Amino acid sequence: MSSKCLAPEAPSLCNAELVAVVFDLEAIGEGELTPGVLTVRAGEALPSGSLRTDHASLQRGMRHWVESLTGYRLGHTEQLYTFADTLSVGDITRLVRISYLALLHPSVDPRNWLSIYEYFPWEDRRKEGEAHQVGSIARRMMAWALNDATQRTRCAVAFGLEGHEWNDELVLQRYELMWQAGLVPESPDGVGENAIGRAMEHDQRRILATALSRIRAKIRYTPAVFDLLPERFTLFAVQQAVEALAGRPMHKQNFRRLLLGQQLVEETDSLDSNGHGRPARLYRFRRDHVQECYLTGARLPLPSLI
Amino acid sequence: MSSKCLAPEAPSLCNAELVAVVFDLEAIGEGELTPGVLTVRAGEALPSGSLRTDHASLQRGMRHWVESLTGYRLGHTEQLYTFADTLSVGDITRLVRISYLALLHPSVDPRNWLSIYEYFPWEDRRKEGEAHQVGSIARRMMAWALNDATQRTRCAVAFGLEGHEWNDELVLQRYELMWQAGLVPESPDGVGENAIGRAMEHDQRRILATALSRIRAKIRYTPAVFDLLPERFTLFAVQQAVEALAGRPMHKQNFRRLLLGQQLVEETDSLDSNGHGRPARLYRFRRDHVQECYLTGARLPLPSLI
DNA sequence: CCTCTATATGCTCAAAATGAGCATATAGAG
DNA sequence: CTCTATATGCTCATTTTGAGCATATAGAGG
Repeated sequence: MSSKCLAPEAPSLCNAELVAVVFDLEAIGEGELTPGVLTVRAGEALPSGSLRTDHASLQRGMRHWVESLTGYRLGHTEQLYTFADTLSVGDITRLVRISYLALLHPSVDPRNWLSIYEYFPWEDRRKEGEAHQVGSIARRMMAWALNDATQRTRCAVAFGLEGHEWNDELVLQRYELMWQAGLVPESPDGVGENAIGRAMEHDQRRILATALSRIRAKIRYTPAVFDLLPERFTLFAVQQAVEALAGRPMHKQNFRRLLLGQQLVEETDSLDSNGHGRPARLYRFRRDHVQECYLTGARLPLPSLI
Repeated sequence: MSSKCLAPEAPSLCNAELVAVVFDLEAIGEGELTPGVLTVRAGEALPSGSLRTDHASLQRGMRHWVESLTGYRLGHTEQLYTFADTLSVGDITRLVRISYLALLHPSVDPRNWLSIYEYFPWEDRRKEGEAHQVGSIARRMMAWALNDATQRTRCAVAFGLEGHEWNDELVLQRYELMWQAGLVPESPDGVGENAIGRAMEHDQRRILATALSRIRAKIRYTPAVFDLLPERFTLFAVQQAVEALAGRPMHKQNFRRLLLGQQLVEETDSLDSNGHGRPARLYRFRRDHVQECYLTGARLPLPSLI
């Protein structure tokens, strides 16, 4: 009855690769923020490496590779997903990729960091006006799906067309639809010339999409944003961070009300005098108090926000 | 710069095991429902087996094992988590366990199915009165944590003590705290006599806890319950299913209002005349309509419900 | 037939949360 | 002193929750 008894064939061994998606926040120009991702090989890949016998755990192995490849030491991390490659004929071993998500406080060193919106330009909808090509992409997608009702619905849902709302968590779905439609460089029968967004090795852009989706979901019911902010920050900085991650603008007064209502932050006596208008008060994340309530895994903070 | 270049040691190979947590709903006595889990070896283990080269994907491999061990063919599945075992000295290969979650419509064949509350009796709080030992467990936990403030807070949060609310999604946290406290049979320095709940091989009870936690989260923003129900059902049956999974009672009229408001179900013309009082109308899940809106991964239905 | 009981279903109402916007406060620039 | 820019405080209509009362419709027992 044991599964071992039922497997007369020797179980095929495999090579486990650990992949890390590390996010932070980058300042780009006039108080503009964008989420940055830590890359290697000039943005072509995520930090990764094989699981070895001297790694005490999956997480440790992943940390080891990030540290030796980029020098960064990670804080809290979270497992994302495990992918298996498709096997070529004759392969003896197969590859399993186990991916992790980590957040880092802003770093002064911009080496190896790239905006995630370089990879997914269509995901940044903070400025409806310029609207990074979203309209054009949506049109190309609907044209592609013209003859298939199922695909057409999927595109409409994914890209917020035909009465559907734009859902910022559908990052992976959008990427995969575009992959199928041949709009990204990795597409199998893609039209390379019109491909959108920067490519990555293997299926790593899928991993990145999964990570973006996860962090967008996570900031809604978790105080995760604070892992990306400095020790002291203004409330508007929190808003800008959430906006940068979610890729959409939000209502300032309501954001403030919600944030203060959650008891997540406490005032300091200092002000931020760098801005143009009235100086903003600096706040501090109540890490101890919040951990007590939520870090155990409980749901809650920042409910709808968006 | 490549990660491969930085790894002079040969990457250690590993054995990937696929583990399935399959849930359904079981009737036990007077209209009582409980979530059942599909097991092998008389409830001692979850269906599992090694990933092989003839498996087209992780998911396919997992399906293969479930089918050959239990005869069940799975529908929609979802990856849960990947665990690595701790390595003993001298081991050449290590084991990586990739776990999946699946839901099945009620089956007539009760073989191999066991109530998840056999493994986690303290998680069923539908009847506050009898309260499966919850009070006693909580007391033992707080006694154990007496000298460590951090542990005491964790226990209070996990078990809903000292002003904290009971959070039904903290299944894994509760299990791990009890493991540390020596209240479960798997505990390292456990007191076997007073151990609570049925044991499982390896760390499979942790996998089961992860699965229960996931499904409890999932039914809140996803129409997942309907994968556990027959084609036609009463609204109260939906409620009982959600209650069985969440392990807590809910308000009947509000549940109904919410469910109907979501446009998730449609009336049929039949009634259910099995009950004692006024016959209840039978409904049908609007699978097509709902898939269009949500199955792409979108959030929503059944918001707070509990 | 009527009555009782059990369940389904319909409806109300106060409290809380949300979405939008107006009003005021406080800095630097001119 | 005035203008502009941003921070911060407050209001109000709408929606969503949470709780419970009231009515409807079946079978059981007289």
